Amino acid sequence: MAGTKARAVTMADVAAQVGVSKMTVSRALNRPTSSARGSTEALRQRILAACEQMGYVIDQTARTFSSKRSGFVAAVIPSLNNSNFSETAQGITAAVAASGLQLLLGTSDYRLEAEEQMLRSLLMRRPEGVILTGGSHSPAARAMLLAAGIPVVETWDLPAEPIEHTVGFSNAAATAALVQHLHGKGYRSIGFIGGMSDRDSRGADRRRGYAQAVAELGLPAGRVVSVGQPPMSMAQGAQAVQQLLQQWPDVDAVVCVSDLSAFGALSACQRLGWQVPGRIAIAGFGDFEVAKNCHPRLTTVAVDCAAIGQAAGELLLRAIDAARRGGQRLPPEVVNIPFHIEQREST
Amino acid sequence: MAGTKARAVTMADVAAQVGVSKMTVSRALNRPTSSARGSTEALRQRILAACEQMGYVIDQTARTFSSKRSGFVAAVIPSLNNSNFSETAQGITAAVAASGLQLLLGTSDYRLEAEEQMLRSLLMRRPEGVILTGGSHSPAARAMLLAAGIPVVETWDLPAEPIEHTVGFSNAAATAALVQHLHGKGYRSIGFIGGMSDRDSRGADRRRGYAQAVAELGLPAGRVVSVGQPPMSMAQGAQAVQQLLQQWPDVDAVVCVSDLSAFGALSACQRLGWQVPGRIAIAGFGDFEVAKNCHPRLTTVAVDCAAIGQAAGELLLRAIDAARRGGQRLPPEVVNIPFHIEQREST
DNA sequence: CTTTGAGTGGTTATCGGTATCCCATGCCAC
DNA sequence: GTGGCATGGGATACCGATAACCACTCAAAG
Repeated sequence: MAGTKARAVTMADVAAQVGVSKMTVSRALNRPTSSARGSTEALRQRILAACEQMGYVIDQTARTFSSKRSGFVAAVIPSLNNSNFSETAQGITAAVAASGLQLLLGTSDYRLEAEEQMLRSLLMRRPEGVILTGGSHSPAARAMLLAAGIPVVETWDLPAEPIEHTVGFSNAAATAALVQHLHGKGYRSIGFIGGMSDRDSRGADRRRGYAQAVAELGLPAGRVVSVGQPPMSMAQGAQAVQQLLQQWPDVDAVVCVSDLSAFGALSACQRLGWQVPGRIAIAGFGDFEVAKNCHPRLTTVAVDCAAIGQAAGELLLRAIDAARRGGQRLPPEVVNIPFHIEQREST
Repeated sequence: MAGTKARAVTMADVAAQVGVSKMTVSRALNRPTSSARGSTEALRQRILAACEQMGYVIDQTARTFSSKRSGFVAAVIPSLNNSNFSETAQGITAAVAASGLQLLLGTSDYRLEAEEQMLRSLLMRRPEGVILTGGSHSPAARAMLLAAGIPVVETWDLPAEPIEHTVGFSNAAATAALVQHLHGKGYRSIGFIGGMSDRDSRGADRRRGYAQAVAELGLPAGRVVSVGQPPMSMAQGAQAVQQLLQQWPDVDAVVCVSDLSAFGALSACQRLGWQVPGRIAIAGFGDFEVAKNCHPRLTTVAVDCAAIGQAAGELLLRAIDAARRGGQRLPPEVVNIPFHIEQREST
């Protein structure tokens, strides 16, 4: 059935059919709706009818090539399979769709080299702007972005040396706030569960925030268990909490690098008959769906992930617009997305 | 910083820098690894070094335009924020990456019109193949796919009238198997929790499979609660299980349209003090991470989502290859992905 | 010493649109 | 009636790669 092998209809074919030039067809297709001077509008209709009748579909590739506008923006997130990031992606999609741009999504698997690679393939397609997750990137990646000369927004973090624009919050400050909250509720030996490596820079920031807060509050330090590579799974959270309580039986509360590991820890405690929050209080990060639906519900740091995407998308649009209209760059902006501690039953 | 306004580096610039022609640069970049005659390989290295040093990134748009190969395949999934589908997407990515193809991902939000729209914009970019989720599509979407003349794979289902190739399993059969399993464990009044509309055709298939199995086993029928639009959330599962037990107090087991709603139901029961699986057994669908980590763990239908993507990607590759080499179409194939009932503590 | 052939790298044409410049037209005002 | 101005649409030159063809080199074979 499909694919009659015949060369596809081109704009020139349509033009010949109607008896006008290619340019006129191009204009008829692109001008949203002509200012409707009778004769012109009639011609326009004839052209559109011819397109329809001949089954002509504009070749976006050629259009992109010619106009130097690819019609999409690229975003790199660590993983598709993390609702925080996919919500951000949906926020971006929503924000840029208004301008007729599409989102081209890539994943980095939490690895800088993979991010660099992904960025390379994305940039080959000449996106009109780029949105990254986090503030740490390989030197080559930074170089490519600078060379590309397109607007860049980093999200989910407030890097000390942003590439250009930023939309995010301080993961360290958020985790510190969570520790202080636990301290305020009377917990006096607070542990931390996270990934082993610093591959996940947000995870590392959270651990740093935890360590600082614990030090400032004068609580016993070093109650940290690190397990596996990011992203930390529920199963790893389950394993880690057992290790934590075995190694430091005095621990009465634990902050987990994400809600997923927190939920794993919670379930492990339930399985072992440890009261939550009697024997141990558990807090997570991210306000995932599971955190507000499990029993007991998890105290967590809530961030509006979709808002991050929305804000990043809008900022990127403004930057793209500025570049296209005035030919000048938007001065770097920093958008701070608020977070808050969501106090629930687990602490 | 970024974008010194300077025109991006082109292949001609690199060629001039090295002192060769554009064509030579093109060949150096494309020939995977030259047959390594000393001089040639040395030149190749010089060219690659120059690319690196000048920050040159090949313009995929121009390449696509010139070679008539876009270098990507398109896939449409219902939602990013569903680990089943994102795992499938990762499987596709892995499968096609071997051939240097990228995956361009679109989402349909479980709506046929949105799928059609997404497909339209994807097809304008001339993908080399398309992977869809499910077997129901708008007539216009089917027409566009046929007209595009590129290979198509439908996944996650076994449609009665596939467009071309298929990689999936029967959602109805899988749910029926789950019901039979519950019957075998002694449950005699089995309910079903799912979405309200038939927008999610997989959800509808699962309900159909449930109804058939219940009828065949001679169990009381019609114990169905439908809540909201797909995808069904944890919160909706929680709400639905209460409604179910209120309306039919005899229900001793419930099959949920997905693990997420099943988990919501489980948590609601725990909150209300209903024993699971004493008062009611709960089973889900999809073997999500939460199902194997909650307490009690959820009985569910396990499907290898990544394998679906992998198989779909490989099949699509073969079809693309056949079209390009022989110019002929691969006869339609159906790949059946096995599922199994994962018996756990919740039933 | 010449012929042959494989392999290398240059030259030119081209893909299908859009940007740009330009002329023709028609309307209005003076 | 004529000049000015806005507007529509044609002609042409690209955009940045690759395909296709060609010229040249060098080594081995005759």
